[in-house]
Amino acid sequence: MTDGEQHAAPRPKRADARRNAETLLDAAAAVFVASGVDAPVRDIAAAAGVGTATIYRHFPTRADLIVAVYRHQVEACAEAGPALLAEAPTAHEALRRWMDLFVDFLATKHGLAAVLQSDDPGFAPLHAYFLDRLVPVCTELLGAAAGAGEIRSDITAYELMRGAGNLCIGAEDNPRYDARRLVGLLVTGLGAPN
Amino acid sequence: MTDGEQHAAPRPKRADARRNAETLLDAAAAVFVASGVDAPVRDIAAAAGVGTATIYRHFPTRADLIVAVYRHQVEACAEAGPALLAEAPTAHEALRRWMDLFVDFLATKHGLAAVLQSDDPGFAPLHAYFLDRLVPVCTELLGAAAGAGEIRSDITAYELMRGAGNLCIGAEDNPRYDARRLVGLLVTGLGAPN
DNA sequence: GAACAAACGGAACATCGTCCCGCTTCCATC
DNA sequence: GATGGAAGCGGGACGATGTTCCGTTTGTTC
Repeated sequence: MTDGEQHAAPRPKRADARRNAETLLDAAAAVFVASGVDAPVRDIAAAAGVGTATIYRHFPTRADLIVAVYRHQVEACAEAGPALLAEAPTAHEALRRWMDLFVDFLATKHGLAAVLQSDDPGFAPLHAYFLDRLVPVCTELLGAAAGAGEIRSDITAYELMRGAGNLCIGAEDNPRYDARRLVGLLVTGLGAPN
Repeated sequence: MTDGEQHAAPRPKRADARRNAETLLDAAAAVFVASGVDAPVRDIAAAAGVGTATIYRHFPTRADLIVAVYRHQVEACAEAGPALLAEAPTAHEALRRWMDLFVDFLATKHGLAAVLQSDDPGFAPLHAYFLDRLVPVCTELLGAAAGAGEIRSDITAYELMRGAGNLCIGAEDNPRYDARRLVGLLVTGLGAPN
């Protein structure tokens, strides 16, 4: 692993392919901001100046493209977990702040929350990535708070994250609906006795 | 308004048309149970033994068909609100029980919750019907509990219902996710001081 | 510079919601 | 009971979208 990019590099990719992958990521990010994560594939291809097949060649499924676009933001969120646990006054408070981070991330990506909960098997990789990366972090926060007796212990990280994700659906461009507040309420509710 | 069915009935519909509308409602209900509310229109038409155009003639949009299928259940839920307020020990408890009813309704209809929160303008009538009918009921429950000082008063009925609806997304056929419990947590959270 | 494989673009295919057109069926009237 | 006109109907047409296929182009290597 000399380049820290892939687990193994049997064949170095062609230069134009690498360039196109970059272009595609940038174009997709831009289109996602402008039109939401469910923008037509053709639009993304057009924005990148490539054919539609090129997208599928680099990213076998739509979900893979979305994962690639948001990967570093998800990483940042995951890494913030332990940090918050260390600096917040209580584990419950750390959980609350981490949830705020998660919600801030989701709520600003048009339609990402909705697509994240979709049961369309095509989005399974997206679903899996978010869960694999973030559920362990959430489990740690949840366990710390439960261990300290600050919250009830009959809720799983999966359930809480899924709930928070769901609450973020349709949150953008709706002034009458504040997902942050509702997630806050959920976290508050955790603190009540069973 | 002698029949309480329509605001005005300029022309009595033809007998076969009325029969088809009935057949369509039954078929749609069956297909919704079997394949979810987002079953292809063609499937519903086939189940009813009619052409696709017939569906659109009776129900201008998909949403209208869904509304028609579930109308009486929504009515029942709406009417349960005042009843619960009268019989429950506290307004907060009445709100909790009413939310349980609402969640039970939503969670058993494959995909209804998801489609209910969709921002697809095609579903606007569906959205509007649910909101028009249920938000006033929820407002009453919420107001009663807030008036009694049992819950905080900075959450609107719209926000709470939308949140509960969102939490129901993907609840069916997922044993690891209990929407009822999460909505319960949300209602519990309402009881904490601001 | 030539050959080979990787990569590409765009058309082709499948699916789905929705609309249109020509035919059928009902029913008020005679 | 016959009949004409309108309401209603079926299925195919159209447009949008995700995904795949194939002939062509382009980078890399010798």
